[in-house]
Amino acid sequence: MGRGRVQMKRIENPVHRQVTFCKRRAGLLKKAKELSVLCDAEIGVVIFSAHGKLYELATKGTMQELIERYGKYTGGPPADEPMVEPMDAKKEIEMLKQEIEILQKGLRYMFGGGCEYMSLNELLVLEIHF
Amino acid sequence: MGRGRVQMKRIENPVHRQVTFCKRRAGLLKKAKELSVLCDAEIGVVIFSAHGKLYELATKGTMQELIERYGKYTGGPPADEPMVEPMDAKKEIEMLKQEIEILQKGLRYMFGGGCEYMSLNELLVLEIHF
DNA sequence: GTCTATGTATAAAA
DNA sequence: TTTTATACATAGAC
Repeated sequence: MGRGRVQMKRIENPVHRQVTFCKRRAGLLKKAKELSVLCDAEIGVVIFSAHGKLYELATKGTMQELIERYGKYTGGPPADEPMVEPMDAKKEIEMLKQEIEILQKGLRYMFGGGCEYMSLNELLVLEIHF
Repeated sequence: MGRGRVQMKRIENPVHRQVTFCKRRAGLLKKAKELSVLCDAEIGVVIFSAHGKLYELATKGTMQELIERYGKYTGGPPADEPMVEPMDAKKEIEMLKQEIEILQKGLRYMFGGGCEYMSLNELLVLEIHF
């Protein structure tokens, strides 16, 4: 890239190093975004500069979520709490939403006043829910 | 890169997508290594393929260490997350339950056929929910 | 995988 | 910064 080959070792000149860091950091993050979009992958990049400053990128959600997914993948649950509780909460939310759908369907049916929107079976199911 | 421009959107052809994923993934990891060496930075890259397979790179130590450093940097106690998220979930559950109550009340009213169980105001509120 | 033509990234310079 | 010359990455074809 550019005029002259690059030795794969730490750039000693601090100015050159800083300039290269900025340029390549931008390039790396761009490439990561592209890969994520083109291939539908979830990617996280974390960069700590030599001076300790953080640069990060997370495609598809937050870095925290990605870290959790990473933890899940690499080995069993590193912490039971964060694994079990959100699962239960999500499940409960899902069930509640389903119930709401059923109730809404029932109401639409009642207001509409016709059976065309609801089968007898669905009506029976509805009875259970109110 | 290569013969022809690339649209920055998901590659639909699964074969092309897989090939591109392999090539660009290798490229991304190489770039990350180079940046780390040239500029003395600590870098972590996590890639979940569309199929859920994990690819990772951590320069200067393990990914776990990097994640810990990240957690330290982003905001002291990582214990914040497990506190906030369950709160949101509980809030959502509460709201969903409230909605269910409203819908159930509406259904009881409709089936009962009388206004005695529901004020006009409550009826108006109900309308919003279905 | 390997091979190329071509598009990109970027080192150096301005 | 912006420009430029080159090295590099990679899409498409085997």
